[in-house]
Amino acid sequence: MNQKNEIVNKLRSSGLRPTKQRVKLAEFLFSREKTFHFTIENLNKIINKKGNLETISLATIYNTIDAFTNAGHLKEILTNNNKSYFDTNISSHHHFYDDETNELTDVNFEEVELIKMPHAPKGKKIKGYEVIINLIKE
Amino acid sequence: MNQKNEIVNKLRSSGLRPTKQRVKLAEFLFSREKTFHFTIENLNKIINKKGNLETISLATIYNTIDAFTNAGHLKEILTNNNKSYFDTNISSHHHFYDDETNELTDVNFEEVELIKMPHAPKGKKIKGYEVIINLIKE
DNA sequence: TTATAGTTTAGAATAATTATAAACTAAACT
DNA sequence: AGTTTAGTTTATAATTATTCTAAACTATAA
Repeated sequence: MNQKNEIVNKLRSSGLRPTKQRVKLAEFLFSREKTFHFTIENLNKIINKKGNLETISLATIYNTIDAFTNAGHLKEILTNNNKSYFDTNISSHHHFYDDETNELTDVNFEEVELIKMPHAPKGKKIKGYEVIINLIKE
Repeated sequence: MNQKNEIVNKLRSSGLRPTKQRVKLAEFLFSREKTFHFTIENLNKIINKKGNLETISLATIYNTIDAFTNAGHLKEILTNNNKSYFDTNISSHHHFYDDETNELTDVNFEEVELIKMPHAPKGKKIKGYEVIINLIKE
C-alpha cells in the first residue's frame, strides 16, 4: 500500500484526482526500473487484453496519458510516423530511431556530447535538446 | 524553359516520370531560395486554391510528396503532433522547436557540433542524426 | 502508332485522435 | 453519513490525416 500512496500523492500534487483508472495507469507506467516507450495503441492492448476484468476505455487512456504528459510525468517523443510515442523517462536523454522498424531505444544523456550550440532566437531561451540518431540495417 | 528542363532531369534521374503534376509540384517546391516547411494540407491549399485552373488531386499530392521524399528531394521532419511535415532543405541540419508554439525553425548543420556519439547496436549502423533544441519563453 | 507500364483521380476505407453528452465518483459541504 | 458539485469515465460519433482501389489517362518504349 506504500507504493500506491506514493502514486496517489504524485497524482494529487499535480492536480489530478487519483481515480481508479489513473492510479492503475500510473502504477503500470511509473513503477518500473527500466524506461518504457509506448504508443496509445500499445498501452491499450496491454491494459485491456482479453480476460482482464478491470478494463479502461480508450478515451480515458488518451485523456490520462495527455494529463500525465502535461503534468510532466511523461515525455512525448518526436517521430515521423504520425503516431504519438511516449516515454516514461522524463530526464533529458536521447534516442536511437530505427528507420526500418520504427523502434525507439534510449541513449543515455552522457553518451552524446555537444560542443557547439546556436544561440536561441530573441525572446527565447534553450530549455534543452534532444538528439535522434537514425539507424539502418548494416 | 531551362529551369523546367533541370526539373525534368532531376525527376528522370531519380526514376520518376516527369508528369505534368510532378513537374508542377517540383517547380513549386524546388525553385526557391529559402527553405520551405510544409504539411500536405498546406501544400494542397496553395496548389488547389480557388480559381486555379490546373488543380492536382490530393491523392497525387500525397503520392508525389512521398515519391520526392523517397528519392531524397524532401526531408521528413520529426514532430509530436501527428501530421507529417516536410522540409525542402534536405541537407543535414537541425531544428529549434518551440515547445509553446510548436514552431520549427532550421538550424544550420555547422551551428551544432557533436563530439561524442554512442555506437550503433549490433547489426545496425548510424545513418545520420538530428538535434532538436527545445525553446521556451525567456 | 500502338502497347504497356506507370500515373492520376475521385471516392471509399482505414487509422489515430478528439468531441459529445450521459452516467459515474471523489471531494467538499452540510 | 448524506447531499451536492465539479471533475472524470465511458461508449459512441465525429473529425482528421492518410492510404487504398480500380477505372481512366499518359509518357515512353517497341
